[in-house]
Amino acid sequence: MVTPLNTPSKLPADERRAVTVEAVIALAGSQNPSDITTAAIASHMNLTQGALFRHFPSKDAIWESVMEWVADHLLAQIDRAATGIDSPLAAMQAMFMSHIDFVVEHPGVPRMMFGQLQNTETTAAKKIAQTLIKRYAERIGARIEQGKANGEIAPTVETRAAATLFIGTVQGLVMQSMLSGDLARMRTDAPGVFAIYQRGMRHNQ
Amino acid sequence: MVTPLNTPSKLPADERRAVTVEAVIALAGSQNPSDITTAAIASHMNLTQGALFRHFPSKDAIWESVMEWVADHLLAQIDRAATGIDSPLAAMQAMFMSHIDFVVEHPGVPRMMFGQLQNTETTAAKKIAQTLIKRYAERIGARIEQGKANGEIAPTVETRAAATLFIGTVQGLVMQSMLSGDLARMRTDAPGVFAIYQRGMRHNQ
DNA sequence: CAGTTAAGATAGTAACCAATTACTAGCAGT
DNA sequence: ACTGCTAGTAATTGGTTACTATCTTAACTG
Repeated sequence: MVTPLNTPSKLPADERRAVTVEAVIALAGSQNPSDITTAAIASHMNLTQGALFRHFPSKDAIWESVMEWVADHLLAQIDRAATGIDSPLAAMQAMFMSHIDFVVEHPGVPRMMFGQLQNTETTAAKKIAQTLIKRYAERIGARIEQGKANGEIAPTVETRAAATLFIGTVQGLVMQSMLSGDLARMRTDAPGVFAIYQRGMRHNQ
Repeated sequence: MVTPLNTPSKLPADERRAVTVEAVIALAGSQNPSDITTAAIASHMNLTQGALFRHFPSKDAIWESVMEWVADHLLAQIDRAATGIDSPLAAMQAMFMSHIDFVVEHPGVPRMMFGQLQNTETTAAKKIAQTLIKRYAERIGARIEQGKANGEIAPTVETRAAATLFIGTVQGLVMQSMLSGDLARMRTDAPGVFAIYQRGMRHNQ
């Protein structure tokens, strides 16, 4: 009854850091990231507040680790989704849907991204968020160039604008679902939204 | 020298409230909205912190007024941009560009919108932000329907998806410029981005 | 010009938060 | 058995925040 779930009361430092990151991601799924206090993080993982600072030098350092987790996992997921697909537009569709899946599974992620990008001062966590989006845009841009060479995508399309629009499209879906509070809606709306994007990119033959 | 600009030391209540809203919008242009304290608001308008509470019962009430200002002005601006334009797609383009202009002029606005939508509890300010986007989507949706009837927009386009994509497109531009810290970039990128959107919507004839 | 009052200044308070500190339980190696 | 290390607790610190009670002043009004 009182027995904690399955985690022992003590954890090795690296595991404790991993658990902390998971706790923050979980909390961000149900509250404003800027309202996540160290006390809330600690209590969510059955720990005292002060113990967190045995593993992280500061709260900023926690955010840094969290954003690293996000960057690694999101990029890995869209890369996995696109591998083995020759058609650039089909690959982009797979990346799009895979991104949506990632957000539905981790609803705290877009909230944290938005939250980090709000900061005016350039924190370490914000820098990671910036390079994440930069790398994301590069991957999309590469596919677009492939598509132009390939004849699948209209040559008149501006690559940078198209990459911006791709990312914006995901963000638009995310925000609409945040408005309605219905995450699942994102999955049902996604195909129709991507269809319009694809139609705007495709080369008429 | 010590003479204040042109504002008297005391202002009537309604004017003071208006000045407060402007102060918040200005501050949001250069810092994270959730870090805007009542002290910062007051000092930005050469007032003591306590005096704010003569005019607003709480900080939430300040946010409520600010979001009302945003909703009123943004909707008025896109309505103005679209009046007198018969072609639905041309009207949408005018609304799009006008929206971009609004954001460039008030860079704090998207930050505040994001910030409000992050809140899990439904505050009054968040509700206003929600209805703003809802009304926005309705206006866009109406133009899309016109375009379908008109033959300008492909009948296969899902209206709701297209409206979501329209708003997401603006958001994508905003976020990219927030990343680079270069607001003006939004204006230069906007035409290329909208061109792809329009191409995805237009009925091939 | 005197009196009234709305608007602002001053100086608080309670709550909250990140970070620090003194101390402890459990384990591994010699 | 003793020693040293790791991970944790519990209490506390300094600082910040929204909000308030009380006093003061500027501006209208008859």
